Amino acid sequence: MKLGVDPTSPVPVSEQIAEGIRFAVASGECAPGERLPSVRGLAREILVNPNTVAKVYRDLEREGVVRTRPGLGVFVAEGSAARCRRASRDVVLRAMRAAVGKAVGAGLGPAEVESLVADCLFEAGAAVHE
Amino acid sequence: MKLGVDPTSPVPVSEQIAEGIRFAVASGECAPGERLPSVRGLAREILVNPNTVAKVYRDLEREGVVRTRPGLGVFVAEGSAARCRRASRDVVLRAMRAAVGKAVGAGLGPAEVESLVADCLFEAGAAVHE
Amino acid sequence: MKLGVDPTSPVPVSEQIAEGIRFAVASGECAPGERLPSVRGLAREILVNPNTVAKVYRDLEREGVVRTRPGLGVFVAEGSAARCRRASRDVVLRAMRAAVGKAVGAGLGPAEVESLVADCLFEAGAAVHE
Amino acid sequence: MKLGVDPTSPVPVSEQIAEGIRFAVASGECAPGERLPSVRGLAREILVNPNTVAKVYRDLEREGVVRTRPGLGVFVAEGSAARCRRASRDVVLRAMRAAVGKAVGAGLGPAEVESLVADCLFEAGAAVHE
DNA sequence: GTGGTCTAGACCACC
DNA sequence: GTGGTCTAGACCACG
Repeated sequence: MKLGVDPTSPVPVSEQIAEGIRFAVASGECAPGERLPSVRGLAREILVNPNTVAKVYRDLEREGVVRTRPGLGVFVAEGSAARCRRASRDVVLRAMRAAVGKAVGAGLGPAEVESLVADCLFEAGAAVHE
Repeated sequence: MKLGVDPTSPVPVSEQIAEGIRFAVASGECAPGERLPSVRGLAREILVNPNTVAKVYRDLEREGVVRTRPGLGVFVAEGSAARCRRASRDVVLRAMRAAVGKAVGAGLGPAEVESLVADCLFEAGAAVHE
Repeated sequence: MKLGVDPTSPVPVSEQIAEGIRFAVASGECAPGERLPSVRGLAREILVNPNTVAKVYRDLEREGVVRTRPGLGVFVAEGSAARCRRASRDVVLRAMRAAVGKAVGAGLGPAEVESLVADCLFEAGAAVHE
Repeated sequence: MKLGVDPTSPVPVSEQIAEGIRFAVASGECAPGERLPSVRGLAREILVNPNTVAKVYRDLEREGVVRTRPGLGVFVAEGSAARCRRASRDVVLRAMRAAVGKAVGAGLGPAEVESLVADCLFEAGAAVHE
């Protein structure tokens, strides 16, 4: 699981991490029942305070995405894939609506927006294929 | 000038307002020399605390986008259009990169992303033409 | 609102505080719409870290007991009284079941249990009437 | 010996087990000199990690309730009944005080508390006589 | 080793 | 002044 965290973003680090995990569950990269990284391990990996990761897991537990077994670790909850797919779809839709809204607000025409999207797709694709 | 503010967004309300004003200047909707709404008037209009609007004008003044003439009001600064166009372009690019990144992260293929963008363009266009 | 917190108890301090607030709402001592003590104020009052109080309010918000308005304070949510009454009833029932269970497990007969309860009622009543 | 363990309770599992054993000694159900279940046997019986049971026996040994004879097993210590009776009485008193305190805090009057106790006694009695 | 809770103190955004 | 987030580091209970 590759979680990119931007500490300068206005969206809280914990929410970025949570979103990354929801996406991973939604895409099937993390299957239900599978064990997630430990609080301390993930914190060390992404250079974040363990408390922050603990908060993420606590939030995701309340959301039903994750099941934590004290002493054993944190696991993807059964039946959470659908919920994560829904959540992820909403997040993507919301982000895209905002981005396109800004673009037309900035005076870009439909063709320009589509060309911009193509550029971004290329970047993202390049990143994926690297 | 149409400023949509979402108080639940993680991006600060003051930043949302500032961005809206920069966009309006960038698009020419607010021309240099033009008078902007008063602190209290704008605050009442978009249902925000006057202190927040005051902070926005203060920030934009330091940025050179706006010039406040005590007793007269706040005006779009001469020569600020280019700066705002640049800033807006960056904001749009950043938002689009984030949105497309999320979309491919959620497993959408290029064609699906483009279709999603088309939907969003339609929505935004409809909103614009209403 | 009188919140007695026992830091030596195995039940987490934050849960003790939350329970005290639920009780206060259930009993009508804190009416819906009413403002609760501020995070820092309550923390100072009951000699607890502000983060702990913040956690309590965050949990109660998710539970629907409380509505927090950033910059303004924390308020009792509309329609939370019934939920709190239910929760409080459950807590009392659970505690009493456990206590009576322990008592009979320790070999006390029904009459002895009732006498013990009478003593405790007297203590609690004395505390209330002081 | 009937040890009900609730893993979700905030009181530590090891303490729940220790308390159960103290109660059994206090009531005479386990007489001094009598052999207690083995660490692994008890662990299997109540579905708990053997380390936890081992910790319980270690704690009770330091407390003088139990005497472990390497290779032979764990035995109820001579002269421990009185100490356990005292400890159990304290635990019961504390639990009852807490329960009654919560009940009056929740707004129950003395008569309602007594009626609640009667209900609990009935439940507990039924459980005992089954 | 695991997670859970708490303390302490910093910074930010908003009223 | 308000709450929100994050860091840092302590202690506890459990596997």
